[in-house]
Amino acid sequence: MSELPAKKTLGRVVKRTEMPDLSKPFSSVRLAKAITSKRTGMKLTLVDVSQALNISKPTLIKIEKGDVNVQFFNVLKVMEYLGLSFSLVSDDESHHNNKDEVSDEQWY
Amino acid sequence: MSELPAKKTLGRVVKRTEMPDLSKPFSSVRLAKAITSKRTGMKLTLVDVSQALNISKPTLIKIEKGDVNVQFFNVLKVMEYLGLSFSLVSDDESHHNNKDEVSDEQWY
DNA sequence: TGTATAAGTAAACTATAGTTGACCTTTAAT
DNA sequence: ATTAAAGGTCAACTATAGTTTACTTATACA
Repeated sequence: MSELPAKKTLGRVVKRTEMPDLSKPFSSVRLAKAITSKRTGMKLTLVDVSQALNISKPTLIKIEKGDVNVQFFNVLKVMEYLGLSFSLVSDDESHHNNKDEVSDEQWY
Repeated sequence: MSELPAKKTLGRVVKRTEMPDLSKPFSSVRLAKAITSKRTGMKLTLVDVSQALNISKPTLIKIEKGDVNVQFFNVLKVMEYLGLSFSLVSDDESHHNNKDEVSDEQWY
């Protein structure tokens, strides 16, 4: 019997994207970029992740675009799967220094 | 003209709740408790907040119970309003120490 | 202990997030 | 230049989050 042609699909083509600066203030877009970076770093396609988590590709894409009109549950599922998590920060509004260290960029 | 009877409703009755330990791992319930703590600390009622943000009281209650079947957008709105924010953590799976410092509690 | 206000629940309805399947575009390897 | 797989969009449909209104339960206090 002849050899099966070696599956060429073994070497996946998933382009890595850069991890954003996680020390910067939270925004949904920064979260989205972190998710994409994690996913591509793990050489997983959108379909890989959506199948693993039972969410649709369009929904995953919404999340990876920073769209906040998605279920919180789905965001958490994706983050957990890719090894991302939140920590909680209480803006204690102590030390109101006027130095522009805190940017007022939009978070959504 | 006689004095109007001083509105007795000036002293609001909003019971403060304790702020959870924000250094512990993220969970939606911990987030929920932080939200409630922030709100009550600011002497705001559920109706105050839901009106200010144009979300319904039942939805706010879902959020304050840690229900993750809510829109990400609504969670972010509430957090912003109360002065809570996320920071992003990438579980780099370096230093896999086997000491039970990392609890495996559920996060939803 | 009655009263006022906050918290919480429930049901019927509305709005919208999510899915499916098809399709187009992009990219990288041969 | 073709091809194969990934990324991304769209439209029709389904599932479900969110709203409204009303009601119940708790809590403080006069």
